[in-house]
Amino acid sequence: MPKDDPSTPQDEPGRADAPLRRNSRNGRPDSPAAPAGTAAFAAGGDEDLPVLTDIAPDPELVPDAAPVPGPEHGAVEIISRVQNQNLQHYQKLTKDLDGRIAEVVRQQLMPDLGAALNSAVQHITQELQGNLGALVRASVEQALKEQLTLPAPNNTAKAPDGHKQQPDRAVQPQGGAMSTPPPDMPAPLSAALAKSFEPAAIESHWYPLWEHKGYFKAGLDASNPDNYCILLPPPNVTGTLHMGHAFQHTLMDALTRYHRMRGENTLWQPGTDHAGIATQIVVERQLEAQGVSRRDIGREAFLEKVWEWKEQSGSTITRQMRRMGASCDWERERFTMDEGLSRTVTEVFVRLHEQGLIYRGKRLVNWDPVLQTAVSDLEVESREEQGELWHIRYPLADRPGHLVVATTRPETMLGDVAVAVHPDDERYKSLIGSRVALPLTDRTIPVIADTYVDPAFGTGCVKITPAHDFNDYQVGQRHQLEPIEIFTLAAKVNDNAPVRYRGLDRYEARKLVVSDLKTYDLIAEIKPHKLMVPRCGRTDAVVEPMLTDQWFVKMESFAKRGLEAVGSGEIKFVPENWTTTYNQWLENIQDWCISRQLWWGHRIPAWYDEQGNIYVARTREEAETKYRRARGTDASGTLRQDDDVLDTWFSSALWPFSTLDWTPEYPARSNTALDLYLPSSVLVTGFDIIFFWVARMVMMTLHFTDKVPFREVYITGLVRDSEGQKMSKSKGNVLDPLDLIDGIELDDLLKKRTTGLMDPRQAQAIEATTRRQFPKGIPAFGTDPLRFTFASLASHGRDIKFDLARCDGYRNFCNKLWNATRFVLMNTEGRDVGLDEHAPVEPSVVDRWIVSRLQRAEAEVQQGFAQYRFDNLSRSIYELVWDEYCDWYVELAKVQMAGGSEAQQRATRRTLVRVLEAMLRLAHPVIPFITEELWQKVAPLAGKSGESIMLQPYPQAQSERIDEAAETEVQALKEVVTACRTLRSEMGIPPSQKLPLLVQGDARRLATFIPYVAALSRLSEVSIVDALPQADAPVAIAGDFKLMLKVEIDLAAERERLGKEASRLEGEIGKAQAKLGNASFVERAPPAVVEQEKQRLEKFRSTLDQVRAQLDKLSRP
RNA sequence: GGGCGGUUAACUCAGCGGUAGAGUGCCACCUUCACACGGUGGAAGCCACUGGUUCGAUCCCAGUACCGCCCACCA
Repeated sequence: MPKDDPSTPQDEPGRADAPLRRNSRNGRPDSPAAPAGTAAFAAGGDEDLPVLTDIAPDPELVPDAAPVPGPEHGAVEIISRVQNQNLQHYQKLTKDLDGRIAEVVRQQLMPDLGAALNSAVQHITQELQGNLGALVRASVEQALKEQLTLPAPNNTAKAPDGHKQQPDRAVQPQGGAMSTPPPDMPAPLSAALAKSFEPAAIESHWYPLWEHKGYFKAGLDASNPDNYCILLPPPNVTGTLHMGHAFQHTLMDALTRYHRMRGENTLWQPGTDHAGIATQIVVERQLEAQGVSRRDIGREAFLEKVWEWKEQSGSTITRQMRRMGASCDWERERFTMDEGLSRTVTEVFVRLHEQGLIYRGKRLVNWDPVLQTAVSDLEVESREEQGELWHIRYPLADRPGHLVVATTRPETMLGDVAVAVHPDDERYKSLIGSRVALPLTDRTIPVIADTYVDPAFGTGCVKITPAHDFNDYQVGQRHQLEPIEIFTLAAKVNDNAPVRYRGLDRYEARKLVVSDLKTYDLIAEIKPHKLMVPRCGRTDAVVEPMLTDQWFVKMESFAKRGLEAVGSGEIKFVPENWTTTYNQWLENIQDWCISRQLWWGHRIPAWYDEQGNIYVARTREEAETKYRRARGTDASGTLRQDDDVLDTWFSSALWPFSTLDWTPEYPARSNTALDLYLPSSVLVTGFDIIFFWVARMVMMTLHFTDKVPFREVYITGLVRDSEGQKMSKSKGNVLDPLDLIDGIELDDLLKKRTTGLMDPRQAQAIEATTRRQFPKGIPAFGTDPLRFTFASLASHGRDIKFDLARCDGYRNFCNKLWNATRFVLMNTEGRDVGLDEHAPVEPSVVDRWIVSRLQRAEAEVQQGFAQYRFDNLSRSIYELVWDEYCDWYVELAKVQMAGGSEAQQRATRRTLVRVLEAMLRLAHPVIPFITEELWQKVAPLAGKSGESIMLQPYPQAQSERIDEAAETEVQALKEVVTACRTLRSEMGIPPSQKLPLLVQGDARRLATFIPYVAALSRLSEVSIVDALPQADAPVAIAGDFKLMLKVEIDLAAERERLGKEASRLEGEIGKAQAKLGNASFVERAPPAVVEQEKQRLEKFRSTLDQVRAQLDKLSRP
């Protein structure tokens, strides 16, 4: 069995960290969402942590530190090194502390000395000491981690004597967000941000807290007009999370969190499916391993085993979902075999029967002879396999000669009832109505005419076996031919066949039939032939069409309504083209065989009396009442319940209303959740279950509630491996999402991929590819980076080739966000961030620009969510945070904070903090953990308060804050900076060398730009000049500005550079001129396009002029 | 047999009538006081092919090739 929770620490005995290992064996947290390895500081509470404020070397640490086998002297040495480091850190921090106190005193307290000074100093000292404790702790952890190469920061040193941590309060966050954590809740993380983003501790801290606080609970405010609901496609109760789940759950969670933050009533309805066949097979295999079959122990005992297995492994997937951050309302979790849902299943069955929409009958169905149950058409997977086509002579009965029929299944001839030819086939016209002798039997069968036969294929003669072939069945019906069954339910030849073949398996029978035919010289030809072999999707057994008694749902009226609901637009598919798939299936729908000859599932509520009469009823009592009424009041007799269970998808089809506690009296009797959340908003699922599930939910929900189950169906792509292969155990290319979150060593990954293979011979190949693809195993990315990766891959109409490398990029992104926040906190905490609305603020053009840019991103993200373009919204967030905020705004803000007036600095800090706070909320639906962690620190500085980012309003774009003038200015500023940087780089000037710059252009604009340009382009000074002097210096043109770096240059190289630039411009000018010279372009293209082209040409020309002028200057002696 | 996707930089993918983009990787320089999980600059593309529509096509239309998927009863 694969390890369910690979998050457990992968520590090995004897490793250097062993002595310092947390007590994870017996300290395992209760919360299922916080497995031991990821529990972090949080799970154990603060008392688990060492007293890190006691920095002085602690001799006790040394002797006690080595109770676990391992290289003891190594540990001792490490600890003493750590202690040395601690000391150094402490000294440095003390110095910094003095400096900061002095600074704060100077800045904030000068105006009012005296008592205020004293208390302030006291206060600040306290606060900083608190921070100091946390800082030291963080640094110790960091040092330990580096020294010991621990897999995660949470395996922190445990003080051997376990003494209590004393500065408890000091590490609480400042925002007061978690002033009253419940007693069983993990304590908040330390106040100071670690130097880099370490996801594990954050995840295990926040998820249980969110859940405990009830943030995931369904909104039930009937007065709220906006309701948002997503039904979780219920995974198999005993299943484990795979990449497809993780992907879809990420999208569903993002949607849920987004709408929740928008203030809507929100429900993400979770639950699991009993998955009839799949689960039964698993338990049967377990029994087989013990040498027991289910029939040995009987139905009741077997079901007990299944329930046991369900209890034991049933929460695996929901536990894994929690690791993904899923914000489902777990209190509403349902299971398809819950009492309530089972009652609904029975009720629905009985009603459909009463309405004449369910019937029982003997029909040809797909039969799995191994499991001995009917399987649905949809569960049959046809695969092309190499076989043979046998041409067999059937002698004419009343005259000499024979017909030759072609078949891929010679053994079925024992059940032949006719030979069919095409009515217009001249070759055989005369034989229609005559008879042929069926070889190997003593029967003769008629030659019939049916247009089903293709005269061009084979010999134009088809043997007809109605009992074991769907086409033949139809032909038989058309010609009133009685089918002859020749197989038992185990697909062995039965007593209808000649004695010689009885009891043989179908393939043994085939061999014997063929050899007998050869003996009689009745084989005309054997040709190799590719054919589609129908196999059961679950057992891989070759499916045998078999005449059996089954229950069916009449689909015609259902299908009509299902088509209407989508046709009218009441239900929309996204992407739209899936509508076609849906329609095509419904237009050709067959009646749905809902009975299965299994034990695990909803037992069919039908009872039989001794005469075989059927009583469909909600309970045995009701059935008995019906029986008595039908047979007379005094009738007695024991009723026997139908042994069969319902197709798993029968209960799944009721999911949209059964999970919301629908009652038979609906709509007269209802409940708030049902009223608010039916129809649900969107179903997020893969195309593979459009037929199995989506269509059936539509039909059943409409039938029983007169409502559609959901307004939209978002069909996601399939997650494949990096080579585009479907992920499957047998290919050994499966990725476990939790391994991406927690990381996995190569050895463990190999073990996971090669154990439990159906075909052990594959192990070697799998090992080789795995070693090649993951030479070092998989690093721990964390949940947020994985989620961001999924979101960014979720474009429409395409499967997803999952590329691990992309996780890297998004992990880096999270780290970037983390560090940007660190920067902002360092520069704003304890300072005036403009919380006092009356304090003067002077936002610069740069401040206005980033605010404007934020509005645009907010609008893009909103659009992304509306269109299910998670890739687009992810990119908007990514670009805003990294490309705009970090790369430009933060750098520009540094300049403002260094040189601005008080009001300007206040405005800068205020903008830094508020834009960051908004970005965190904006990103929260996709990366919930890191945003929560950071928001707790940032929110108070932005004037926000609240327990959790989850409960905050989602940022809405305000169009009035879009500032095009500011955008234009900053664009120009960026161009100047970039031009300088490019010049520097092309001149080969090292970054450390500061240079003077001369600029020619609009002096007023330049005056604004200069400080920024100087800082960002590393210039020693910037002078505005009327005209650039004649000098052997590099020149660049940036928009309306001419820039000259004052540096000695290699004349030839500079000429070459300018020459290249000139020829590039000439090329552009040539293209533009050609366009504008084309009369029909000028006449027919929209004026705006023509105008734009003219402007481009103009710009190129003027730039080229200046470049040429510069070239001229350089050419002069 | 019917239907649906895909083909854009070395890789993974956006874009979809008017200057070809991103991430990763690659090259050069840089440990600059948020971040080396980093910064700056750079190289890299007949947008599968052939026609058509259009002033203009990576984008629209038709066809071809290759890849992938779904449905279907060819014995």
